[in-house]
Amino acid sequence: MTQPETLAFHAHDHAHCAGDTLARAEALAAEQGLRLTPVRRRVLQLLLEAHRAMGAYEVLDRLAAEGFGNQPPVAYRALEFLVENGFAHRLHRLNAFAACMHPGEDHSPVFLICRSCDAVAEAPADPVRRALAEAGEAAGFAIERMTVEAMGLCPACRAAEAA
Amino acid sequence: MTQPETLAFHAHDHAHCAGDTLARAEALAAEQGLRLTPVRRRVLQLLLEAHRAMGAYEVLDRLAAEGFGNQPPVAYRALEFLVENGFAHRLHRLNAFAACMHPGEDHSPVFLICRSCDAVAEAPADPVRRALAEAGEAAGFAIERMTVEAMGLCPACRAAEAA
DNA sequence: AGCCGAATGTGATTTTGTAACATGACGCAG
DNA sequence: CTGCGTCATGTTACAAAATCACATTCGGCT
Repeated sequence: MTQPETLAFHAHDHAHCAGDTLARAEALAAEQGLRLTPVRRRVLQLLLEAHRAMGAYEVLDRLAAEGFGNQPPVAYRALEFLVENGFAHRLHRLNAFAACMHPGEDHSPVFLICRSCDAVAEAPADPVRRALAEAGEAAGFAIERMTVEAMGLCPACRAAEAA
Repeated sequence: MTQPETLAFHAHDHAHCAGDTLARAEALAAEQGLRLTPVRRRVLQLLLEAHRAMGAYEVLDRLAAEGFGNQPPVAYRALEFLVENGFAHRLHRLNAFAACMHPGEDHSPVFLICRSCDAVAEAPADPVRRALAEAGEAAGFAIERMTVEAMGLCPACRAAEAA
């Protein structure tokens, strides 16, 4: 796996946006009475700092190196908590997880995943959700959650490939 | 895993629609010079008959019982072939595979997956694809393939749950 | 016949994900 | 403050999903 450091595809100050998002997440957790414990906070931080999708075992390795538990459930439980409460997302195509860049907002987003550099971006989901809801209704199907993941080329890799 | 036998959510003659689709697939394969070998044909048939999503190992068990190889690659290779050539789809949320009901037509469809009975339906994808393409363009992202899977309740389970 | 590439078979291994159970921390009713 | 319930964590073991590497076989072709 390569190591791009982009999630939104534009250049920006990662340290800042990561810290910022973590702060928002903490506020949100406090507000909702959710316990953002050390493991959980650290996992969220890892995802935010990496600024890309990470596999559960990659997260686990980092945790273990820092003195947390070193068995799979440690990572999976923290990740599950983050996903369930909207602080992170699961990317099924990659078997991986990424921090949510808009905690508390726009859930069940659309993901754009670069096949060349593994960068992941969250895109506005409303139009897609509406189209999908319509398709569901036509079939009498009650949609509860949706997974939308698009594979392709991010702007940078697109330029690189054209060269 | 329960055993619903619905894929489109409406009652219909499974044997007929399965046979029909298999015939179309065979014609299509011949036309494109693809080799629909015994294992591959049998896997497609299994998926069509089951009329729901099946895991790779479930497929493998059936194959083994019928005298084909009994090691994972046997199933995975056949499934990969079917998916790559549009005869089947992979459902990432379920780590499972389902026969394509419209081979040769409308690829990269939208899936409606019932969380209660595991039934899977392919829904019209064009509106969703359009919405998604727009979101991609706005980010400068070139979409190549999309995965759209909606979890929810199919009409039957919806009715059952209301009771 | 002899060759070639594609498809299959097989064994082993890696990667990903869970089940089950023990321990420790914290709040709170008595 | 003590004992109880609950939640989070840790750990062992295991199950499920997927891939690697290599041998073999099958068709078509010359």
